[in-house]
Amino acid sequence: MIARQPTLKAIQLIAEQRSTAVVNPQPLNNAHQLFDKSPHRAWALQIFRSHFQLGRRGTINEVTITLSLKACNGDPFWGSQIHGISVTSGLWPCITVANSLMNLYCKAGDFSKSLCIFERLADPDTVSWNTVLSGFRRSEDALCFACRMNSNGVVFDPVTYTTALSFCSRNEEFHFGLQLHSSIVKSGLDCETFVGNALISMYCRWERLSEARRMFDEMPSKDLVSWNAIISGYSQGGIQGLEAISMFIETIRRGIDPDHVLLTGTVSACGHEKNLELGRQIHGFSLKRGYGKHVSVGNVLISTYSKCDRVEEAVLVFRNMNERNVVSWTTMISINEEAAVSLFDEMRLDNVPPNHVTFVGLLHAVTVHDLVEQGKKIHGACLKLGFSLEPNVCNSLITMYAKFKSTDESKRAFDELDHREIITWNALISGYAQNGLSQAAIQTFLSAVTEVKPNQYTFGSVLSAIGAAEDVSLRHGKRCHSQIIKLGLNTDPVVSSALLDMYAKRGSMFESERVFSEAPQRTQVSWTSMISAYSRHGDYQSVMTWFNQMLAEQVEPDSITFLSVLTTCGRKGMIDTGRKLFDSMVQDYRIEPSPEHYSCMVDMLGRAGRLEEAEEMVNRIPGGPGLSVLQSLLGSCRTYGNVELGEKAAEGLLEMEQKDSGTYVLMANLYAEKGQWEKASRFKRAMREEGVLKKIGFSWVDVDHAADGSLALHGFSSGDMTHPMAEEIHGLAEFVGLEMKFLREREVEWYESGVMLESVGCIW
DNA sequence: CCGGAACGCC
Repeated sequence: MIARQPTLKAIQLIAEQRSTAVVNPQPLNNAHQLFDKSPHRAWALQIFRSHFQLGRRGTINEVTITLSLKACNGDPFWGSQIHGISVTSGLWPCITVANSLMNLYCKAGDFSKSLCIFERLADPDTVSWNTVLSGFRRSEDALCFACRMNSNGVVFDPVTYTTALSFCSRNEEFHFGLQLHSSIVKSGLDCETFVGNALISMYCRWERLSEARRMFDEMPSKDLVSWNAIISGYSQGGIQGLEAISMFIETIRRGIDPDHVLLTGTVSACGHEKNLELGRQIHGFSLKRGYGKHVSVGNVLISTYSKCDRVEEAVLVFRNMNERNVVSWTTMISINEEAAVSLFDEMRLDNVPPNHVTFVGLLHAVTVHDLVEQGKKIHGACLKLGFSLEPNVCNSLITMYAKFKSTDESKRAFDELDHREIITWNALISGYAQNGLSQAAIQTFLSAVTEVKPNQYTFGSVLSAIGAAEDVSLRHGKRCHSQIIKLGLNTDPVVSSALLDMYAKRGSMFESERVFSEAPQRTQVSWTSMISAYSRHGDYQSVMTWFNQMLAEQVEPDSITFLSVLTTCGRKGMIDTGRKLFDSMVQDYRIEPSPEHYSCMVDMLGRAGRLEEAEEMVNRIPGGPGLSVLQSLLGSCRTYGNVELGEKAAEGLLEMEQKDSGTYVLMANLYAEKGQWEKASRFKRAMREEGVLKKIGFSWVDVDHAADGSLALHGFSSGDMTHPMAEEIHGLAEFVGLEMKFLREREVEWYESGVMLESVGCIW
């Protein structure tokens, strides 16, 4: 029996042997070997079963058992049956049988049984140790076991090394990994292709690609796996996609026959590079080589087409696949937010069980589309299927509930986890920050840093919370700043722009400018942060100076940059400049004006009394004007006494869902000023009848009582003198106002008034 | 025993 793949003839031969009363187990073992690694493995098991049903117990030996266990391929049902047979036939203490049993239970996910068998072995060989080593789930446990092997005097073989290395690469066990590398070199095993491949893969996972490349270049004998390892290493980060592609071209040049893994890695690199043309070519190449219908090649083609904004083509690939696995469905769910929920239903009809990644994609989709009810249902399904404690799923749940403004639910999901990585903390901190719960965000941040090392995302969120909160001491911001420098995160463009934004929002323009000038790169975002800060402060001069400098440095402004500049123009009455910039934004920069831009323009034109132009601008708004636009227009009509246009605006406002008392008040005043008393009183009456209450504006201040560390919330509204310290507060406010005026008069820079405000906070 | 595909935090 030399045939590598079972042919019909071979199978007939086996059948003949099955019918003869054989004493020697050799033919049976040969049959097993024939099916080993073939897609028809289950046949081997069938043969074994029927053999057994014929009651030929005596005709098996340890090889038969070992081969049959292999044929089980991790099936726990048949595995345990054969386990029983190995015990009754007295073959189980044989080391190869025991090793195969351990291997089977590892594959079946029943590691404790493997361990149990191992501990009962009198004399385990290296294979036994290696088998157990490979079965651990947590890297820490595996590496601990490797230490035990070492102290028991087990000599590491190539399998031990490759297994241990794979644990190091999964969990960034740098110390252990490097130690293994050096002892591999000492024992001369670095020439083994398998070991070299594992080393390459480890360095790739650690994103130490130059080290991986050095290993690859120095390898005495490379195989296809070596090429695959280095190519997928380059494609994974998404940064070195071009290198991956050029390595792929090299394999073709050398006449290496690519397999599905090589194609998967290369197509994925095309996706990261958004290189649609090359992706298409390799798609064609895969079809020619017969990998067109391979599931993992198909999966990566779906994601590549989607990354290149060709969702239709992605769908086409998906619909043409012969076999769709959980990754295929999950990819479709992740790239197709609108259809995510229906795809999920379809997936279940296709009998593909979802995994935790599926839920991450689904939760993300419902989060983006604000599907609160669907989100809760999916959360329920997560709980039922036991994915809710999966860290990534939990992160998505936290983010989802934060988006739904249920930060309590976010916190509950967070509390469920007992081991939290920085990402989980980040999700909660950012959830609080986005819901305006700055205090909670900062408190969570302070707890986080006692347990894990913060990263750039952590600071991005906490700095935005500090920037947005008026009731949080800037001390927190400065402490973050020093931590950022200590951790070396100040070179991160996102962190540095969050920092300057935080200082800018809190009025410390001096600090902002310093962060800006020290930033590693000046991005669109950092320029825009500076400009919008100056805009908030009404510093027209600085807005225009910075804006012009931004343009001079060839940094393209975005819609937010324009919004800040236009707002400033409006406030300062620079109507012509504003109009010119608005037109330039649309024509030169191809930025579609948002409702905010229109609102800003209507406001600008209205304030200047150019009401016809304002009206014309209102009519340009796609989908009609929103609340704020009409309110602003109505306000201008009231100022300039334009009843006709005012009525139009009021009409639009009264048709809206949310009734605002401002509309009634403005219209009543407008009519009153024109002497149209009847109409005026009609509006006032309507306001009372429709129960629209005039909302009172409150300012809230959290006062930090330094002595006992407690916080108390104080509220203020216009004309209200009920606060026990009202006199003192008004006195101080007046004092602060005078001091500000004084400082302004002396042309002191804005940043110093920021410092001054902080010192007032201390006196308080 | 080594290589591949989908996802989470600014």
